[in-house]
Amino acid sequence: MERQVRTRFAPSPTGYMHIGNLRTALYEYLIAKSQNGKFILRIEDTDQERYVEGAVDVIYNTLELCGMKHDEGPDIGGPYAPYVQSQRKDTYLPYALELIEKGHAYYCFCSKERLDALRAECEKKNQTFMYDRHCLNLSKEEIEEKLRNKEPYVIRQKMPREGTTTFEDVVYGTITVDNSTLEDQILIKSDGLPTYNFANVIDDHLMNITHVVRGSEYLTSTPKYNLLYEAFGWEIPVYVHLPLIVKPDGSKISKRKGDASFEDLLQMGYLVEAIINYIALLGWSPDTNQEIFTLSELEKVFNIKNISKSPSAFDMDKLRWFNAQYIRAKTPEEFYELALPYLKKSITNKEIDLFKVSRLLHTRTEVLTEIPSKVGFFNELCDYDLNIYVHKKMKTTLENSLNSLKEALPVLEGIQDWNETSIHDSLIALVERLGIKNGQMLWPIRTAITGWEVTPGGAIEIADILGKNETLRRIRIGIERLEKALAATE
RNA sequence: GGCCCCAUGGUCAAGAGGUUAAGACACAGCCCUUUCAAGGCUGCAACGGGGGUUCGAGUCCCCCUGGGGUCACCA
Repeated sequence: MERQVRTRFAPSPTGYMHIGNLRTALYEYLIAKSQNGKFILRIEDTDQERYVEGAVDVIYNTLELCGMKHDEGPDIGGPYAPYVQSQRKDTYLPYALELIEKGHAYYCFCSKERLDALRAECEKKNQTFMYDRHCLNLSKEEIEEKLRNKEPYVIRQKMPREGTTTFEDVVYGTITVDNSTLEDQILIKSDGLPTYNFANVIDDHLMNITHVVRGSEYLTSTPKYNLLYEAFGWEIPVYVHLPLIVKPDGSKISKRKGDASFEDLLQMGYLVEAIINYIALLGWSPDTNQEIFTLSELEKVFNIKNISKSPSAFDMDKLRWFNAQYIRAKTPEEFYELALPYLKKSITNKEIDLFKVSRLLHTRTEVLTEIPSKVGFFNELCDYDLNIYVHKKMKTTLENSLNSLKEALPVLEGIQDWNETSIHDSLIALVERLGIKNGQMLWPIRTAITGWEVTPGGAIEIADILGKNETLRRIRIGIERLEKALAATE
């Protein structure tokens, strides 16, 4: 009987949900859920200098929004609590001491200054710096004395000097490195807290994590972790290293360069489902050609086997397309809810029925934030260039536009029950009576009542939303302006 | 620079020795049409290079090139 799959999302609380991190969380969640396993949240806050207020909430919120419910974590507890490394402070040292006992680690009293000097020297000689094991051969007495004197110390892992270390990664295969390239990395820092390198091994073991899923940037340090597992005699987890998500130019996404975080994308008008769907497919592909997946569908079809090895570029255009797909899949009511905040902000005219506007916008919106730029004409009619009445394909000119508006005015005035159907029927009847093309009537009207060359919706829908009075008022303005312009050219 | 990893259209990607080398985004064109969308159809476009192995290589091996990662008392 196989062990139950347990994966963990172990972010460092920096207050910034990197898109690559989010995808790691997603894959960890999916690996667990696709195999009826557990998804655990663990906070890796062993670097007290990087503490950011409220950062943990960003993590909770993100998981919550995305629907990735963790089975164990700081907020909900679990059989392996606590799930915050700073709260597990005291669990690591004994393990480090055990390693010293076994000869796999040692005390190091070297000062930061000494190390910096060493590093600088190496740099000057163009060599790769590696700790010189200065403290490896300290005698028992020397060590005890230094400890008694409360000299600050770290504990370092003692790497084998010869041979190679090999580990298996389920996506990258077998990876072997020369032990001589492995540095005696620090396990316990001088503040008593473990480094990530140590804490992740201890906690993953203690928490029974079966699949260690993380970005491929950890690939090169994995041999060191393996050596740790071996030193303790612990079972080595399944390693799942994920290819990086990069920018279109191939460079990596970074907070410092102002690259969009998950929160930023939401603010930019992207839907959670679209983001999740898109990043699920950045580095993994299903067995079919299906592209639209809900989280629960992913939970069923996700597999480690189809994770790719090469880095993938984050393509905003494709995300945008996914977003548009999700927007179109909403019901008119759902879309209205989503659009409302943007509509309220941009349409100040209280006469306007925002639901009707949202229906116009539904298939014309790819990202929520583009809504305001599309509806300004509902507020007021601005001055517009009369040349927009002239449209070759519509076969409209200034003259026939004026004529159409003049013909339309009394017809529209005569409509008692102002709605799309009545406007449509009256106008189409007029077109037939005049023997002109639809566009020759509807283009000038739309132009006159919006003043915009391009609008969501056509003359009829917009006239309906604007209301009878405002529509007539705008048409009269159009007539007046066209008459004036034509008179001037004669 | 050392070490590790990666390499199919501009992008995401199928492909697990024999295919006309899928599909999607983007782009272009056409249809529909009262503008713009949406929708439908069509098109453009790829195995980085060189050696092997094999009857046969995008698929396996080697070299080169290119890209990325990593070399902290950060994670």
